[in-house]
Amino acid sequence: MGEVGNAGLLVRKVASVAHLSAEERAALERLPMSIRSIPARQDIVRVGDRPSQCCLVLAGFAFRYKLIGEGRRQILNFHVPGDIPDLQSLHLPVIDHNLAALTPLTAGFIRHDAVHEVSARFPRITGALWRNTLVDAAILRERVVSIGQRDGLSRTAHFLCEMAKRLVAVDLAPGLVLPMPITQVEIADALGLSPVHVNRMVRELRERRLIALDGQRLEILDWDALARLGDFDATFLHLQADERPRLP
Amino acid sequence: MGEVGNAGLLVRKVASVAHLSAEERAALERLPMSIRSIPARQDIVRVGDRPSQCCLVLAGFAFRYKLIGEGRRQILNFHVPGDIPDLQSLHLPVIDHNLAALTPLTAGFIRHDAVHEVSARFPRITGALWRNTLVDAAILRERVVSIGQRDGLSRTAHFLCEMAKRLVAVDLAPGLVLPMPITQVEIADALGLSPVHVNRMVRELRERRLIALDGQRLEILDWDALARLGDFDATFLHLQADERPRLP
DNA sequence: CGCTGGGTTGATGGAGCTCAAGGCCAGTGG
DNA sequence: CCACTGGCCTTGAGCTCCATCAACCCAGCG
Repeated sequence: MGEVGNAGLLVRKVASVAHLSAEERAALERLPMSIRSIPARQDIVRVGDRPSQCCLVLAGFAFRYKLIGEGRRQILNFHVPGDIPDLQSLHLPVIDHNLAALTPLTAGFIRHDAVHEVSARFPRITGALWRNTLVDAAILRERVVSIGQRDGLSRTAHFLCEMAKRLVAVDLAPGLVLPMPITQVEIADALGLSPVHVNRMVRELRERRLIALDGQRLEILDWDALARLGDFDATFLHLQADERPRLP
Repeated sequence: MGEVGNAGLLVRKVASVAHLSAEERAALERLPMSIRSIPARQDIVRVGDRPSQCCLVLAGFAFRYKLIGEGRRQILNFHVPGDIPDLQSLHLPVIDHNLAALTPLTAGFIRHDAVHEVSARFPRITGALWRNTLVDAAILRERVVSIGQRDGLSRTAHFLCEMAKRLVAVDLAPGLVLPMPITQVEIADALGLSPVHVNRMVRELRERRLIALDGQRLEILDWDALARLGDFDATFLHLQADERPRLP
């Protein structure tokens, strides 16, 4: 239940995709943001809500999902620090899916009207935020391709490559060792596979010496082979130059 | 190779989602738009392109797709008159998927700089366009859910419901009879099923007296049953009041 | 020290893929 | 007028990937 807080990450993320001016960055920094800690697995926003704020992930992972009849769940995306998972609520008032903390989460909440106001004064901030939602959509497109066309092994490899790139982009991956606090059940729900099958696919990737994965930590042992297997091409992440430091 | 042309549809579509003022509508109408006819199956924009304009569908259907190794294709979405399939290119300069005409197409091309200019003068137009891209993302989310969680029959039913609602929203569906110039192969590539299986699913829906479908024309015989089978809830389309005239 | 949440493994079956062939129809050209 | 062609739809048969069911293991924890 925090106070106006550190918007550094917001600036870093938003600014990096649009090369904003110092004045624009300052305006972002000044956005009032209330910081809250949220326990793992707790919902933040639910289907049908009409939130008046949006949520910046500061530390920990979040995820978005939809439930359908008979206890099935589709995870739409995972979110890492720097993401604003529900930015779309700025212009789609009724939320059509759930947002929850995956790990214990530190999140900053920013009121819509504050965003609208900054956005009105600085059109390039509007563009940067808009772009953010467009990248989210691009990730979804690639997810559709994965689930629709790739087999289990390739799909799993692709997913790990995607998470790796995204974590590297926010400097959370020292070398090719990544925090990956995602259970196999959650990976399964994200990839449209059964947990049992995900387990087998992970085992296969391990046996091929492509990865080491233990539920908290993913180490990529052979990036090239993993990317080839997953048919991974990072174009869809639309990373800017300053967002792709490492990784081939 | 047309001239400055009829932007009525643009206004109708964009304005309907944001209740724009007369002045704002007029600004949209004045956007220079060059009209072109495009033969069926021809690409309009390709992966890697950096278009300087975006494309408003005036008549006919378009679709977006990605190709992956070994001749597999995932269709991401179909587009009906009123849609602006590549609006995202406004802020994501490099195109990450292909856009093609499904049927013979009439499309209006509007230069990015013209859009940016109008958008700078009228923040609510920005909002309306942004919202457009967000609805596109919402449709993608629901597609992920379909492909990831629903079986073939339910997936097919859901897809037909979605297309029906979208066509009704642009007044292209007199009663529950819809133009549906989509081959079964294309439906298959959109739903992540094989063409053979789509054929069987369509047959099943026909035998259950839920639909009549002949490759040009879909008639929905029992909306309630079809929606129930497809687990269809139109919330994700984020239709405004003036976009949902008919259908229960 | 029992419990719980996650991971792991085996066995079985089914939804959906692939391969293959044939039918229907519209368009085309002789 | 009719043979021919190419799309598209349709149907059958066999097979495979992956879901499901059912254990069991292990570590952390109250």
